[in-house]
Amino acid sequence: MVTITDIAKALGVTPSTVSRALSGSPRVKEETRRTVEETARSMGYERNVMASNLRRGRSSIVGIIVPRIYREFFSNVIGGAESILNEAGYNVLICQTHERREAELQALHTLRKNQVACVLMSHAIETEDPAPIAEALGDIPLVQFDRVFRSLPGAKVVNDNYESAYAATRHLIANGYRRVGTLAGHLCCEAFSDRLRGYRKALEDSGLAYDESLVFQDCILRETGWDAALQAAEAGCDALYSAGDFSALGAMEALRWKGLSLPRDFGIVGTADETFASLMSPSLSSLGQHAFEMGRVAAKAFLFRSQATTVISMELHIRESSNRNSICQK
Amino acid sequence: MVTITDIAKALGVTPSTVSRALSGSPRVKEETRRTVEETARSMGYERNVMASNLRRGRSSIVGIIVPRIYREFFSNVIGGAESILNEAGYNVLICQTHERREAELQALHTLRKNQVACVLMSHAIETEDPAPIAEALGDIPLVQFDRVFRSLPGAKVVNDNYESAYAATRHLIANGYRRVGTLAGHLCCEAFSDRLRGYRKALEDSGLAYDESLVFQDCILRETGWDAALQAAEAGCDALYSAGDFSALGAMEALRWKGLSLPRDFGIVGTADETFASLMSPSLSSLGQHAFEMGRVAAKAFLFRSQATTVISMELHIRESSNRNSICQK
DNA sequence: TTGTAAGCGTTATCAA
DNA sequence: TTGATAACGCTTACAA
Repeated sequence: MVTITDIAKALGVTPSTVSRALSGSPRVKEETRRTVEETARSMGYERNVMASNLRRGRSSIVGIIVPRIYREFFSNVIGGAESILNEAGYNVLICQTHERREAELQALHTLRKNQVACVLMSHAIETEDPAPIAEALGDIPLVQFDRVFRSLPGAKVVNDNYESAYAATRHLIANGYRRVGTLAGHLCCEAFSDRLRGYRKALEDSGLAYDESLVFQDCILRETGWDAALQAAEAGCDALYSAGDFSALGAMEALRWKGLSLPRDFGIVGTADETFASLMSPSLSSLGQHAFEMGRVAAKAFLFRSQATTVISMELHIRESSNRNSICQK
Repeated sequence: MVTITDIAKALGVTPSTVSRALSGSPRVKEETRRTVEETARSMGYERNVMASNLRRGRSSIVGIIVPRIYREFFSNVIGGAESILNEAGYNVLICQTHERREAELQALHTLRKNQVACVLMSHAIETEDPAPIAEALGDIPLVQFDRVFRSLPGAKVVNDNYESAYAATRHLIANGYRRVGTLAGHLCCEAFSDRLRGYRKALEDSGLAYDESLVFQDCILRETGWDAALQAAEAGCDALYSAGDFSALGAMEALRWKGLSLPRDFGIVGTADETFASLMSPSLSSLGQHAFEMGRVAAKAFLFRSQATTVISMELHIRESSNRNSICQK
């Protein structure tokens, strides 16, 4: 392995000069810089990042913590962040928490030990108290996305959960559904509680009663979606806004099993627009998140040391599961 | 930050002793080790991995290179590998190549610079020549999975592509389909060429002719699946074994668009068993890969310094898209 | 603009 | 079984 000392010897200068030249310090003659860079290239020099990190106390790795990488939303966020960060000379270290607080702290710990330049994170559902996160981070900058804690400092990138849930619910009502329930996620997450608020506001603005017995909390899985849908149907629901696609999927399966037909007897809108949403039959209406863009924004927030909160709009994809108007026309 | 020097001072020994005690060297008195470990804990010591890596010339990070993390197969492999590696004290650095050779070399480079302990990798489709991979790796151990180059040294974990493609094709034939084509992947990948061989053998063993015009190469995307299916139908095909689920999906859509009904007029079996396969209507028969297990095996191959090739069986999930026999009974 | 020198925290080698 | 010492390769005050 060729080191800066080798280059220095070859050029009759000192390692400090080479170091400065290679790391873009202004305190080097332009000519020297050129010579050094050329020699470095011709000798096949590569900076030893371990040594560099040790000395600087910081690496050029950015850690990304997500609940699960196989959720399309999260893998797309990662892709977006990567596209910006690689460009800027950073590498990305991905950790998944599987929604577990323990694993989340472990991941933060690992990243801290690797002295990452920044952590981009969407916290686990299990995590209710943000304090240990702040503590584990020390002075490492944090950018939160999707699931954020307001009380933690640093940039945040979120969806317009309130507005989009409002729009989705209004869409159901506009299609003639009159008793609209909701499969709400874990309300300790602001992303989910905001969706519930939007849902509620839509009911109120439409002159419909908000009925707590039609709100199914902690419901984001296929299994819990199935159960909730059956209860909802019992309770006289004729539509559901679901804060996730997997619970919407479970709900659709349960309703079909019960012999109900969508969108005729029942309407559903999900959230996340997973690939399967458009492929199912009937296809599932869903709120699409601009995941890739969210990743890009989060990465840029770090690069520009922003502390701002950015809101990204979701997009309502109207498909068969909720579109009774177009069915009637057929 | 507390260092081994601090601990050494506190105990009246030298840093060397502390280092040995903490890294499990046998050349330390049992009693000393205990004292050191206790003091380290009570002082809140954490090993500086940068310094340690610099000195040892090796980190405790394992790099994983995959074409795309959002493919369920790959994210599950990553999950499996993680589960083993975290247990063993390694962290995982994930890179995606987006099937591009350039990005793949870049990733190898990054991992090499971070002096990873090992690289687990499934190569990009674009990559035909394994030589640059070997060169970029230097002396870092390599474990290949799914898409492997035989000519590279090191452990390999693969699916039983030949046998499973054979079984899938036989299944179609057993359901009465008589002109079975195939959506083959990129044949420079052994995983895909093995599937083609299995498909071919199944035809021959069934007394059916192997017809090159029914073999659609480089077909793994939804778009190319659509085109190929239309050509196949023109050519008189009544069934397709597809080496991927996305191309199978495209094919199903094209056939439906053409007015053909599955499984009555046409049979399809895909490969990968993506979530959407079971959700579509008609549901898509597919070869499921034991992705999580594959990741576990790959990780263990590294931990145990194995050089072996492990074959993991795929599993044929028979669903509506190919199951004409059960339909007839209805 | 360049050189000098002192580490960053750890580990390996050798000697005691 | 432990200690002394050097080194891993790089960065950065400070001095020249």
